[in-house]
Amino acid sequence: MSAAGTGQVAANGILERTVEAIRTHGGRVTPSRLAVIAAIVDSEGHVSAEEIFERIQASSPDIHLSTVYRTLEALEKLGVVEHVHLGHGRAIYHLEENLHQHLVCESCGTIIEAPHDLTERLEMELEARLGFFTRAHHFSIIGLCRECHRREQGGGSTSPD
Amino acid sequence: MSAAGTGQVAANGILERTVEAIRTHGGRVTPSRLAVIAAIVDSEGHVSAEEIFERIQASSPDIHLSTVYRTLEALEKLGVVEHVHLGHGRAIYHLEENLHQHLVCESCGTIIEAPHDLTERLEMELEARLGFFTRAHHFSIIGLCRECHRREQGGGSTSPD
DNA sequence: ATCCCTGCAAAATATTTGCACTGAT
DNA sequence: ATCAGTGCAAATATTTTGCAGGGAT
Repeated sequence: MSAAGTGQVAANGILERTVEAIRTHGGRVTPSRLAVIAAIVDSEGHVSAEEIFERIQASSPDIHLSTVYRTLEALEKLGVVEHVHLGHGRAIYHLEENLHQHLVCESCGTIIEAPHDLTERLEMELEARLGFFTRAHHFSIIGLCRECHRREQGGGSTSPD
Repeated sequence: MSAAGTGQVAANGILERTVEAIRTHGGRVTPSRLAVIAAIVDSEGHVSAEEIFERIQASSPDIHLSTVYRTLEALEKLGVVEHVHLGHGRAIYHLEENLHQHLVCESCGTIIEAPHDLTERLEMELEARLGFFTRAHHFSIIGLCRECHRREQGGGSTSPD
């Protein structure tokens, strides 16, 4: 898909709103930032800083990894993206708009997106009983997907993570 | 009744069972391992590898940090401890027995232990509807504790994690 | 012209690993 | 006597930061 510019879909509105948000906050709209935002919007999923970096490299080889990190930090401060730690290693970034829970299989690494209604009740209870306000979009649940669960039942010691 | 004449508390059973588990698996019971196990049992909470290391330093200054990591890895393989990633930075370790959910405040870092019953229903639903088996003890929920939530409501800086 | 953003390198943080030696069994 | 475990140093992996120059406004 050609991104930035033609058949604008809903997603592209994000790019425009982001650009405006940057300006509103006295920031500067640079090629690097546009590239990072485009990469995230384009991926429409969960991408690590390094994955974003790699995507960008194809078209803009001079954008440095540290710039990606700094841009992500800036975007997070603007509320455009949010990062989540999915266990070991890298954090992944996704659009703040894209509200959902991440279920991470600790065996194969698969990420399942659970509909929000599944966790809504839990969130309300946590709030009512413990005064804890869940940041839904920053909340990942670790466990085993169907296949890995079956495999481990059968008995084999895997245990990565 | 059970325990031999010494004033054994429930927690001490863990140490003994662990020692036995190590032997059963052809491992060796060394001062380093005993120290690490003792430190975890003693802390009865959430400790990072480095915190365990520091606790041990007092009495056994020659135990190296890498030994702590390797011991923790071994203990995890034996099913004695489990580690959880609570967001940025360090992982924390706790006894496998000590089953509970960790609620982590992303602002102040406070860890709240939620009773298991709160999340039981969610776990059942995830299993029934998505075929996802939550590893309860490896599951942390990120959000804001009461105080930080109120403070952020009042307006102010965004922040850490 | 300002000063935010960037490239680059080096630091910081967290964890792992190669190697030779020591100690538990 | 064996070989798992350890100390130590160096390597990894991920993210952050200091500095000086460049580009957006």
